[in-house]
Amino acid sequence: MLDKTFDPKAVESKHYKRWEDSGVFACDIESSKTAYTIPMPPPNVTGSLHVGHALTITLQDIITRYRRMCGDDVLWQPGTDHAGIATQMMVEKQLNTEGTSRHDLGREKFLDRVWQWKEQYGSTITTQLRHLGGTPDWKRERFTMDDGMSKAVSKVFIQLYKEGLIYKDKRLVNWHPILHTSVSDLEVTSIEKQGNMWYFKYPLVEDPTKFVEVGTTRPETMLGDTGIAVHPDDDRYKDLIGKMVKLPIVGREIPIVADEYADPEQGTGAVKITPAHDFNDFEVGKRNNLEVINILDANAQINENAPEEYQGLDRFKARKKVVAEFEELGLLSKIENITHAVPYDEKSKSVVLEPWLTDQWYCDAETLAKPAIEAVETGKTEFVPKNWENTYFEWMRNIQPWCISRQLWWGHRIPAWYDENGGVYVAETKEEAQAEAGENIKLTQDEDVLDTWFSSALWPFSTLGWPDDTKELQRYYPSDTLITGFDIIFFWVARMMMMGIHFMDDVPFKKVYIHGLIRDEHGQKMSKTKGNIVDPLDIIDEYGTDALRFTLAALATQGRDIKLSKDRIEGYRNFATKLWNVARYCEMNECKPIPEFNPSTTTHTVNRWIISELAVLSKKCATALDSFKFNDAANLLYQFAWGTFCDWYIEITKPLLSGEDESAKAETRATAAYTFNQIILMLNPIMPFISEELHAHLHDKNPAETTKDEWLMTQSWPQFEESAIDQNKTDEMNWVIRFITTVRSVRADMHVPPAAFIHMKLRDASSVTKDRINNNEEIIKRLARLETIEEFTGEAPKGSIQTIIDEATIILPIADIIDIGEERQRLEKEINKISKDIDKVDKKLSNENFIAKAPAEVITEQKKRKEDAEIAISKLNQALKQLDAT
RNA sequence: GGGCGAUUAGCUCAGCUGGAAGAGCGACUGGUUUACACCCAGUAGGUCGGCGGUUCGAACCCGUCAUCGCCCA
Repeated sequence: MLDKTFDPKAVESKHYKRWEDSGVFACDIESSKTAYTIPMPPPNVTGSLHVGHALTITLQDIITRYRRMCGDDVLWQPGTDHAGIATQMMVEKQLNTEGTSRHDLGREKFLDRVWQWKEQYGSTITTQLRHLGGTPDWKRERFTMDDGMSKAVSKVFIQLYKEGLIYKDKRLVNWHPILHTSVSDLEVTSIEKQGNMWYFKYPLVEDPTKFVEVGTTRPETMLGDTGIAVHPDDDRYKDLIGKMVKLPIVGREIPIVADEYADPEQGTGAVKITPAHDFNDFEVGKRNNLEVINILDANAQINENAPEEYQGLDRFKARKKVVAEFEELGLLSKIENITHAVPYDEKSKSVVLEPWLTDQWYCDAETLAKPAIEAVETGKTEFVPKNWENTYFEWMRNIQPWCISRQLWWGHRIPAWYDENGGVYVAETKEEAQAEAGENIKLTQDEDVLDTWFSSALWPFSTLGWPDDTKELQRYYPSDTLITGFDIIFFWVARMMMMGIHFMDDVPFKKVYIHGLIRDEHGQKMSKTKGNIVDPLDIIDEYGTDALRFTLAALATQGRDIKLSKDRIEGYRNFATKLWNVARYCEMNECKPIPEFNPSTTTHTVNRWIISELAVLSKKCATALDSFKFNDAANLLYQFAWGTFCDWYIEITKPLLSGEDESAKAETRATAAYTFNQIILMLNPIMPFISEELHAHLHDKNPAETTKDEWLMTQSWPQFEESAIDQNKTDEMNWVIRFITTVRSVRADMHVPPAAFIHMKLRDASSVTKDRINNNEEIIKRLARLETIEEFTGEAPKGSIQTIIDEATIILPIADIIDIGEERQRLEKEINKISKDIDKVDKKLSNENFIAKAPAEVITEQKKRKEDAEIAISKLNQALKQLDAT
């Protein structure tokens, strides 16, 4: 017997380990089934579960479980990403507390420590994914630093190098002055800050009494100025183009050049150009052959290229000194307060990054992007929803050279060796490099490692054994669907597309489903600083995993972010409880599945009806999941389980189950059990725990002892024969429901005591209506609380309330309690409503154009509507007149 | 500045290719039924952001304005 109340924790703890141990998550390379692959975008190994993971994992798991039920051989490929910077920082922090540092340890020992750390903490996130009920093929779990992955990385590097698509270059990068590494554009976040615009006067060389005035938000960079740009059409400066100014403090003479980058509307219209310290200036400098002078060292302190008194100063101290000196020289013309965007490091949001000139390895992303763009244009890869393709195109068409080297120790070391003359040898091993360089040449390996995304870009094929030509690759590549958030389009989707196409000659995934971001209930992004983070583990603790998963699915509408509120989760927790309770009901009423039950051959109307509705549901629900409409699937199931099954089917069949007709009883029990089983079956992808638990109970099994063949997870998605759908019976039951609702509504409106059983009279009923009443009399009487139902002609008895259903009039004689005034009001209101409707229809029907142009079925529909309304109104009028007569 | 999206019941949101405005929560009224008060029955609530246009017909298509949000620079 099921417990009186549903306890999610007790249920959840029972199942997961048994599922995993049984091997049902695994794909089967030998299978004759259709393969279906979902590569899990690997979470960061340093991470712990946040609500964003909860969403993406839930959706991926829903599709995974659903596809399995549809008979596919599913590979949901899990794993984690080594997350270069983040992981290195974690371990450095740890070392720091021990009073040591990575430099003290040296590279090799430090890496040992990182691996140790990974062994110890790296499974936090994957353990938590298990709490969510996710069912990826854990046996195939990969880590981006695994041997196989690493092999793939060096293969790719070497090949791209040989193809000229990887090269070394001296360019500006976003430099992290604390971590001493380059970081990606995507790891830079611009933050609006209050700041100043300082206006400096630079004297002309030919006439030091004349000045060119420039504005800057970063005075210290003037130490590296090598030019001034003005717009070629700017009349104020036309004459000065080609002339020189003398850079104050430094004394360098620098040219005034014409470049359209200078905006005449902005500031003075003249801009100082510091090619080594600003991305735009770098381009201007290149166009105009300006010198590139780097004045900062790796710590963002002033270096030897600046005047001596500045050397060693921090950039912010140097700024103050420069401003002071300009003021002293009388060359500071004014200071404005402004707000401007300052580049911070995304993670800490506290370190100002520095555009810095360094030698780095670059990947020719532009070349790789071309076929990746085309693949989406031609529909080989499709985004769902489609509008995300714009974002993808936008980024891919403006892609910059991809800086792939990082000055870190944790990551894939770049497979390049240098001889003492700076010659480069790119090879898989030192031996190969040595062979290439020749004996006796002293080689040293490049100190740097590769960007983490370089390895995750290979994920869809490196996880399948590439570069070896494996059976897995043949079977599971390209994958079918990537499911991820829009913030990942640039990080992973784009890079996986580029690498996949280049190395596999085919796209890495056919569909990319993009879901929204989770926000708090006020629509704010969750963040630690705001303190509005919702921890999914807390939610699970309070409401259960199934409630969380169902909530996320129900809220996952396409193209919108998700506002997560407790009210919503609570509602779906109640839904889980409802399922639990109806299962108890089934149990108490001996509704047990009958193996030979055939849903197409039930005989009783109510059973024919529920099976028909179930068949329709299974199709609709499949359609929803096929098109990633998770919210539709969730709502359909919710409505059916609660609204149709619990509220109506169960109530309607109660008299049958307590009645004397043994065959009807048996059929109803079997149908109830069958229907409930199908409900939890279809719910299983969304609510895996409770559905498995109830499934076991329904089959009289101990949930802790079932075998995998008995699990819902391994059953097939329901399919029905056409003959399972019985339109007549469906119409009949829907009419019965409408009839009961109508009576209940009028009773409540007129304050008929709920306990009272009424002698109902029915006038003008058609033969169809009479049949329907006769066939379902017990049900109607019970649910509408009627003592008798009598056919009737003539005037309604005094003190009756009347209402209509289609052609028939329902008369409830309740002389002793009726309030005539109230009844009149009710009837008038009803009449009023219907006549408004008639007006609307009349307007349409009297429009010649409508009659001429609208499709015939629309016209007949409107005519029918008018007829029905007119009948109704005449009956209500009659009732009203009668009321007045009494 | 460029792009994308949103604006529908008090709140959160559905609404497929145009053909009688929906759900959940909340509110209100009332609760007889041994599955369920995390429940049951019922009720109220909307000029579908504004203005134009296309159409026999617009929440939906087009234009425009307004407000809000996100991404990129």
